[in-house]
Amino acid sequence: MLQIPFIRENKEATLAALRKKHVANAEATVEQLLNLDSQRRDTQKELDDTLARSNAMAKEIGGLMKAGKKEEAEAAKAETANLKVRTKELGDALTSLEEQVYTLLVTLPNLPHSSVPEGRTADDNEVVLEHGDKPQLPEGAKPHWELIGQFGPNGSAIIDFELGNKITGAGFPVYRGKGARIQRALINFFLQQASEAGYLEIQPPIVINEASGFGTGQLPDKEGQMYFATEDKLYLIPTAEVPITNLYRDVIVAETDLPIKNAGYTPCFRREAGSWGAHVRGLNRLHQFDKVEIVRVEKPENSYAALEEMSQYVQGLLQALELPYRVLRLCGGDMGFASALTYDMEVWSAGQGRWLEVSSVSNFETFQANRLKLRYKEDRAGKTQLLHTLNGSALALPRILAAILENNQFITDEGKLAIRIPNVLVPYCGFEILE
RNA sequence: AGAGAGAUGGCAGAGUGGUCGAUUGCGACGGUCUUGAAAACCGUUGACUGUAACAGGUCCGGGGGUUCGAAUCCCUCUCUCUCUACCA
Repeated sequence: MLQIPFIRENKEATLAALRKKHVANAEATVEQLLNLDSQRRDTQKELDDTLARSNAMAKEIGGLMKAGKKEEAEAAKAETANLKVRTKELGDALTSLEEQVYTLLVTLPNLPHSSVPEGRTADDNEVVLEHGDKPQLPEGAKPHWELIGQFGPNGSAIIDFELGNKITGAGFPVYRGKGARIQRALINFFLQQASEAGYLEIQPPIVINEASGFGTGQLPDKEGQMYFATEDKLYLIPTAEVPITNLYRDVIVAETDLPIKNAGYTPCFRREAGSWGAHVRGLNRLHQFDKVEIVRVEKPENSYAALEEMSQYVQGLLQALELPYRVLRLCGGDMGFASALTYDMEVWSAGQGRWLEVSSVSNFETFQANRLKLRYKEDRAGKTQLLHTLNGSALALPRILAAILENNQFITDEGKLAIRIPNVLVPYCGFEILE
């Protein structure tokens, strides 16, 4: 959530930034917002003055009662009637204005960083770098959904969509045998790397309440993308970002505790309403998937250095997994609602001949912190101020798995299709070849 | 799930209608003393809003109500604890 005082003092810059994000009616919204805010402040002032008079009267009456001057006290009481009426009116008006301001304010996305490229769609994203050579696949190479069906016991599937279909529904695959073990290996590898890089491992709840959904920006607005348990009014998390970042909701962090670096593995649940279609076969898009997430809380002056460090960290994981990847700097139109700057990491999926997004690393600056009331006090006497929050996938499993399966397929001496497991995973999963 | 108790500042813990934004203790910070430290003593120590700075306003789990006045009384919701039941 943007801060009204900032908009008030930087109106033109705000408008320019909103245009970069292709916000419709930015001018009208900001104009209306500032107008309402001005009314809000006037009303607040008048209400405060009225309350001040009421408080003074109450004290006076208290004094009179104590002194036994009953007549005078009763007279004073009569005078407070007007103040009460006025207080009610002003209070109602204030509530209404606050609601209107809030309703508009939550529609505004975060302002993009100056380095964010102009552009409207994914085609306008800037390719920052490309790393690694795309593998030359043998004759008859397959996409992962054709590979997963043959490496289980007795030719069964290591990732079984039919079975998931039976017990839950589309987009909830069952991982079996070596499929499950590769998953576990990836999770362990990612968590181990995160620990070694100084991230504190967290196991958060995977259902969250409404306040948490609001804190990181999923609510209001995106409730349609989350699974919701109506009986208890709890949401299944779409990413570990939500519970982990919300650990710091309503917190004033001691300066000595900064920066905060957390990492957590969780399953993630996404309804993906309306986003099924081409390119979503196999593991490309699921309703439930596993992900290790890294979350950081940083002082404002350090947050962009932290973002670069996170980008480097994620790239290190991809290099360790021997996957060709590229890094994109998302353009204004393709960025998420809450982000000021986002890098997407995409791996090359040799079986499909396309790039797959496996990580998104973002700096939210104060956008989430403002909602979360996540602050710190600069030295002892200083004023409390909002911190910056950042997060990134490190990494999302299904597409990583898809790329590993596709990129490492080869023909054995016996003429059979097999898949080589990346060396770094072998200690974790206990086998080198899927065949 | 049933019965009961409770939710107050970083923590502990007072406060049951009026100078209470809140006694006190601990912790933390500053000072005196000391070569230094400890101890002792003195002082400081919530957040939000607002102002040029004062002033003013709001906040005692959330919401609503009674009252001239609510941490205190009433309603409601949420959560926590204890006992009982159940359970991985």
